[in-house]
Amino acid sequence: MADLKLKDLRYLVAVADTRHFGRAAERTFVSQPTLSAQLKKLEEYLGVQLIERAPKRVSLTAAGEEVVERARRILEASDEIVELAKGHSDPLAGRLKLALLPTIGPYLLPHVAVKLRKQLPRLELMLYEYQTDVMLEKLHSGEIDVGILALPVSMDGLDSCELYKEPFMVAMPSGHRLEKRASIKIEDLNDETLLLLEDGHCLRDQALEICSGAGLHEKQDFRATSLETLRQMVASGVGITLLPELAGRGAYGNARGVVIRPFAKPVPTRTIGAVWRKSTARRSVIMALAKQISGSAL
Amino acid sequence: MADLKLKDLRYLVAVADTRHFGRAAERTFVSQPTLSAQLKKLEEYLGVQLIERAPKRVSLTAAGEEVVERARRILEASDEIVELAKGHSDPLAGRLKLALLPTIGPYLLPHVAVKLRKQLPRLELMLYEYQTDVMLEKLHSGEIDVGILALPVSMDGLDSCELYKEPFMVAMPSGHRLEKRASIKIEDLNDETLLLLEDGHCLRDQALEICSGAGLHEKQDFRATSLETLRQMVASGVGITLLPELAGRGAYGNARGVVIRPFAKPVPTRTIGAVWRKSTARRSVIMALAKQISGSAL
DNA sequence: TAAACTCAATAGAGCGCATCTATCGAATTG
DNA sequence: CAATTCGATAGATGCGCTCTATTGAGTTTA
Repeated sequence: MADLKLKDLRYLVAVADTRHFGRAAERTFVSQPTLSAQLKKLEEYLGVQLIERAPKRVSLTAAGEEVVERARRILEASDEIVELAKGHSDPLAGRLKLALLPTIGPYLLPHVAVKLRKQLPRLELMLYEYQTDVMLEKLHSGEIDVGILALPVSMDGLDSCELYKEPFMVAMPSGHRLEKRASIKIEDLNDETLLLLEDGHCLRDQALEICSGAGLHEKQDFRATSLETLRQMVASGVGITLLPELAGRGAYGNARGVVIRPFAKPVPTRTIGAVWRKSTARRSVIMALAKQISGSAL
Repeated sequence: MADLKLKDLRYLVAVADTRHFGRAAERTFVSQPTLSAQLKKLEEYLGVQLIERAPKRVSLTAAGEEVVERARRILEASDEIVELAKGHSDPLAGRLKLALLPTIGPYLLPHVAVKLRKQLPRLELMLYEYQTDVMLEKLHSGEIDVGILALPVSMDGLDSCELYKEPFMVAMPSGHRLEKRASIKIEDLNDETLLLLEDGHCLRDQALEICSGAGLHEKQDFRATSLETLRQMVASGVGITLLPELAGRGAYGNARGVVIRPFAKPVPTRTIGAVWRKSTARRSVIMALAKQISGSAL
């Protein structure tokens, strides 16, 4: 035996409203025989007569009234679904959960916020900060939709694209011996004290990689928890550090007590990219977002 | 393009619950390809991706979550409809609106109540009292389901059946000249003063009809509003009246000051019957009710 | 590294059933 | 009595849901 059909409920409600099979059929865009037959089947399926068919007088039985009441609720909710889907059908709209590295977020966002709001006005970004491994985990689990971090990353089921290449710069206390240099070679850093972030930050690994071979020594018993504390430590003369270019700009870079200098060629850089699940349903908005960021970052 | 189908919503909810196409298909008693194809069509119809299909990992998009939420409500209500219909599907159960003539109701019901409760235990009777013309109107409009009154009646769209024939009896003050008679002929009532109900009561017309030809005169400026006031008037010696047999029995008939006597043959009677809309959905319970009444009344 | 396994998507066939047009039949109206 | 209204019935048609069989991508095991 067939089961309940939304269409049949529509027919029933139409009859309840019009008290007339012909007009109900018209309202539901089917022929009158179709509507009659379907309603008969509905009654048969439910095992109850819903409509009293008298000549020149159509009315509902008690059972019919109660069924119609539910049917209205159902049809309302089903229309809601369609409406709701319409709202979601703009691929460039809706809420997107975006995570950034702590060494990127505060410095990248001010650069792209205005352009993003203009180019993707219906996009509502939910922002998070995670270190690489946590971010990849949350990406995979669906907790976030996009991650922005340093490439390369390798994780099954994830796709990525490059956004921009970010040069590293040297941050030193003002008055430092290298302050006069326009650009700095790795070798110039020989014997300097290097300040770094705590474990887990990829920036720490990147800096160590760059400095490997040069004769730097990392400051013992110190691991900064953020670029900001790192900058303050540099300003206080404890040592030097490497900063990604975006973090060395603007208010951060012009802070008193710290001097920022570029590297001489070959400039060490890191590659920043966007990562998302291969299976994501938001590929189009993610690509649009990536395009805006790569066009605005540097 | 097709429209929303309940079955598809079932598929979607099953996937939301199991996060697995195969098990969802099992739960909804279709093959996995069927479920896959239908869900794809649902997404196509709504214009939104609802499910994220990753290898070894099925999850819902934000749109999917919202749709599922509504879908659950819809399916719940649709199950409610089926349940509700099941409750209504016992043709001998439910609420039946029954109207009786004022000259029948108080006297008939005590006779049949016990038997009715026993034979039709799931029947809930809503009782009303109306005079014939009002009753027919309310029957026609659907305000009541069955009427019990004196036949014949003629109204379009109504059906009727005979329940029982009710003899009339003579009610006279105790000490009346006819009190000694075991039975009474119409002609015996010559010169008596006849007390009757007010206009609108069919009993009034029936009594007048019976007495036409005999030399009775109706008490001027008096029209009783109920059989009860009529009986009290008889007891106070103002005149005599005709009572239907049921009203002459029991507590009513044995009341002090009133003597009830049967007619001699040919005994005048009225025919009591049940009336209902031809189009009623409750024919079976009405017939059952009629059967019980006609078996218990006299 | 190949083989077995998992799981959703695709292909193609079958047919149930919703839908149509045409017509009937009952009831009402002029 | 003819005309009209209105729901039910009859029979034909075709869409689309459903199935089985298979593919193919990805994962796990030997």
